[in-house]
Amino acid sequence: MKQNEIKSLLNNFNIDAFQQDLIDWFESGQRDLPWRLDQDPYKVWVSEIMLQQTKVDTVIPYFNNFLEKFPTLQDLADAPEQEVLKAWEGLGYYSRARNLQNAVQEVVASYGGEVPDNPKDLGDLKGVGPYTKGAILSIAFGQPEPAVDGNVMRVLSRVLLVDQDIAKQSTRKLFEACIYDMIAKQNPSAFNQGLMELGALICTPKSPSCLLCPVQKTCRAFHEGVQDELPIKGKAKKQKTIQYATLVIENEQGEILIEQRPSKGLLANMWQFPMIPLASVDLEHAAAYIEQLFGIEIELREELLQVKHVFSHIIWEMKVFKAKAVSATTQAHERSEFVSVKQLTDYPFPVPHQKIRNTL
DNA sequence: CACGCGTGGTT
DNA sequence: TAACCAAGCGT
Repeated sequence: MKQNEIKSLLNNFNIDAFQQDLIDWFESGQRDLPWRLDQDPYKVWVSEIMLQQTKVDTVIPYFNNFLEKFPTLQDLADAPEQEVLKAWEGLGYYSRARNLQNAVQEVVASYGGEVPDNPKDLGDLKGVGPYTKGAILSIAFGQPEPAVDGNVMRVLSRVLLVDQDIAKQSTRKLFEACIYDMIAKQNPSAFNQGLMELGALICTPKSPSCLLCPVQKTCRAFHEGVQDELPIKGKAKKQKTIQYATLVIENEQGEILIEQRPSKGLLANMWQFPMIPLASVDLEHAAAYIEQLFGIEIELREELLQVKHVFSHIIWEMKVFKAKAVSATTQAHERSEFVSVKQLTDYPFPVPHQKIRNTL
């Protein structure tokens, strides 16, 4: 059934011309990016993880800093998790960092520190999914494996005139099957990167630059004039808003109370100022709850600021208050600490709490 | 398969 | 401004 589908999609499609035009364009015009200086599998790996759902311009400084701090796979494997999260601070999707470190530790333990060059072992590593696996195999090891990301699905939806929903996993698999037939066996790296580069620079989601496109003559959507109608993608749900009371609690030494978030879920293992939802309680009850949770007595002071932060799936609205800890500072909570304002920058904070930290 | 998981830029 | 989008993955 699916074989038929692929066959008909590629029927009358000039694969040779497409390969040639794409690769020529990529090799003559590709951007100079720090992870393109060599094909070191470790560097390719780090870059691919950082680039997941993240723009090139955002990644560049993080990549450079990360490789300076952890120059080799072994360095990353040996590092304290807090240092890895600190290097990831502000980049988002923090489980990427924890999964990456878990995976390089596995590479050290099971593969002598050499990144596996086969689909099975590579794909079994934490955080290495179908896309990243194919990207590493093709870019670092020159293997003709598909690396289907959002760019590739957009480009192929147009070039091959596919109207299936790209949010569905079955559509990604369809494109992977197509790539096995389309990929340039003599240069899989340039082919895969060329598809992504094309999606990033020319075949953009809105107002694609078809007049500048190197594969214009083989693009079915362009010939039909429907490039603006593709790809098909389902709509995202609207975020729900959650309101929080957040406390900047200072003790008599001028230190501030911070806590580490749980090891699973949103912003896992990141640090923050204590906060609780204001859904069903008022501010006084919130303060009392925090006193009980941390085993301290506090006096509520003035409101410092309000912070609104939009995540991909929820919205936080935080009212931030100053508070003084008036009792002994023996905290009942093992994932919390009083630290000096200067030391706060040593801890990895998510952006909404960075906004608070920056005012102290 | 659907959803949770960050952040910043663009339209 | 609200919606959309970006070199996805784990569950």
